Amino acid sequence: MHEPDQHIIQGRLADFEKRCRENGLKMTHQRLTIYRELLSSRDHPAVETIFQRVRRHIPTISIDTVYRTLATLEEAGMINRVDTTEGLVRYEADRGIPHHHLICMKCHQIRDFIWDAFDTLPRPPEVDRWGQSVARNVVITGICRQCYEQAEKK
Amino acid sequence: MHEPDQHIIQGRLADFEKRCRENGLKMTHQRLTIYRELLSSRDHPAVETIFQRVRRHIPTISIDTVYRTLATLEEAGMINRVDTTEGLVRYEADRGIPHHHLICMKCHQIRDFIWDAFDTLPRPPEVDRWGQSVARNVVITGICRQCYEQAEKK
DNA sequence: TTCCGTGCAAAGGTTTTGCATCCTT
DNA sequence: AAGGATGCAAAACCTTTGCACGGAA
Repeated sequence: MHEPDQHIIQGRLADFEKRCRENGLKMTHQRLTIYRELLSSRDHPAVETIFQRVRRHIPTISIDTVYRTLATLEEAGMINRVDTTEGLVRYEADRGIPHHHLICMKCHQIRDFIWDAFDTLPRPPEVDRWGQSVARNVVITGICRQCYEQAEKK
Repeated sequence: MHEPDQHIIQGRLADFEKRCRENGLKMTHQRLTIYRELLSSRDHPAVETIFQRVRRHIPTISIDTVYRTLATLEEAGMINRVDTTEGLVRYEADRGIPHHHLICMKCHQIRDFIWDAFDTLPRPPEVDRWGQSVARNVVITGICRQCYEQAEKK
């Protein structure tokens, strides 16, 4: 499916132990499994979804471990929270590739897209006056094809 | 403070009754007060904050009315949810002016900024293939001046 | 008068926290 | 052996819902 992805995923997984050490984190089965799960997810899952997926590998895991682990990995810069208007938190693994999000207002699915023309746009001076920017992302909101074709049928 | 704002606010308030009628909504004291409060707020408040502010004018209002009203006004297109990674919902009144958001990762304050160069950028073809886009916004995340100056002192 | 909108209360859903135990280091 | 990480349970927090009453049209 995602050919170039496999390469990135392998690399990140290989570095996981090192990156844990750098951040003073113990390398536990739970952490590795949660991280691996998120690396191979492309749907920006909410915590509950991650919990369900990880549970297939570690049936005894508890949801608060998932919460704590996600917070830890986020602090270490290995995963990111995703902007939504939903009132719940979603995550994605950091793959080191700038990208942006298409969000369907109806089904709430989120898809990545690349936008070089945006990435190379110089930032407005007002931003520098405001503070130190760390990341900049575009969020495009709308109705995905699947949802509006379904709506037309009715 | 915001000279051009006052003009917009007056205009939107004057149209409020009309826009309610158009959407089949009754014009109640609560709705008007919540809408007016949001129009004059520039901090993208969360529901609880809006509740506190409206309560100064209507002490008997209940928070579920605030939730319901915000949902109603959003459906009518008069206010918008704001993208965040916080796991709670924030709102802003729709002023009809395209703008973008600066979000401080530390204090979670959100500030608007204008970015014409972005607004006029043609969208990538992938977006059209995905579906019908309704809005596009930039979110720049970082540390605001106030927060990092405070951190340096220590 | 007719319904929509509100307030109250309770429930539902999401996230955080305290503590004893387990497991990396 | 030591201290961070986990699991369990409970609490805290945020949001939604059912119902009866009140108020706008």
